[in-house]
Amino acid sequence: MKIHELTDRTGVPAKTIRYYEEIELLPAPAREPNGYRSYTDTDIDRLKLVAGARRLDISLPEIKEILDMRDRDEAPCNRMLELLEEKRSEINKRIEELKQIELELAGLYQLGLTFPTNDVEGKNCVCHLVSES
Amino acid sequence: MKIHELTDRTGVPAKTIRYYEEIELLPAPAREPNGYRSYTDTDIDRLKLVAGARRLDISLPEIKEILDMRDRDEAPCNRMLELLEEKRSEINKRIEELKQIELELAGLYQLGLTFPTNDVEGKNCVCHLVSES
DNA sequence: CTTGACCTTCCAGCAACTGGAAGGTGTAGA
DNA sequence: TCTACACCTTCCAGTTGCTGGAAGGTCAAG
Repeated sequence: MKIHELTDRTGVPAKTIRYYEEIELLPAPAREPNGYRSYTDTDIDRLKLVAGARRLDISLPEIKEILDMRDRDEAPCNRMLELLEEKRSEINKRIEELKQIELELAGLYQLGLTFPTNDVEGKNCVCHLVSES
Repeated sequence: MKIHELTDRTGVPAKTIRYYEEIELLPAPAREPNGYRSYTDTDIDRLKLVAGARRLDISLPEIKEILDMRDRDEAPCNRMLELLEEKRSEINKRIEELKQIELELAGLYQLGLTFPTNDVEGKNCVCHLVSES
């Protein structure tokens, strides 16, 4: 199958597929006589694993590690479980950070409403509050 | 004051200060006879506004917009309030996405635990679950 | 006189793509 | 047969917000 069909079967843009090939996340596929890339069902599986892992915010080097294990006929499942836990904790941390920022934004907004909005150089405006935070 | 003191007064690394100058977020400062950058208290205020806005995940072009308004003696407070609201909604959206991913990660992890971990090519492992998601 | 802490510029790299130019290929319709 | 159009190819550059490092100048202390 050609690259566009692989795109249709996985949802991964052709540009991205070529990029994954360039960084050796996907093997270089066979070529048709005219030079077009020719993919197989194996490529679909591999790319789906990549896409699924990306959706879970797993980095490309980490995905490569998993795929390389599989290529060496080692079972990567334990490593994958580890990664899932790592990502979960990273994401929870990030959520907390964002919640904190959200609180600050909401607070500043409310406070900003009570201030004059035509204050260019003075200190009684939300811009000054932002500098303080 | 020299660049390192500006760093101490604002918490912004010297590298970053030079970068901000390069992208014209900060004005090019006066130079001492030896070529060292020489900053004033005005630069502290401006940089503090930048740093505060960055902490709130406001982008550099948006910060530039605010600063440019101030440079033209227009009051940027209304625009800043708008930005605070935009950012708040973006951040809330991002939090929801991350929560969704967190749920999936937790679910996959639990399910993965019940599967064999030495499955290289078969379908009974967490790697396969990731492909499906 | 040398060590060390500053400062300077410039170039390169990070992550994970994405956009666009310039050109080849294949097919359907007028 | 010509041509429009949708594909495909490669290669280069840009995105965001910095950060690291090389190579070199400056200045004060010991």
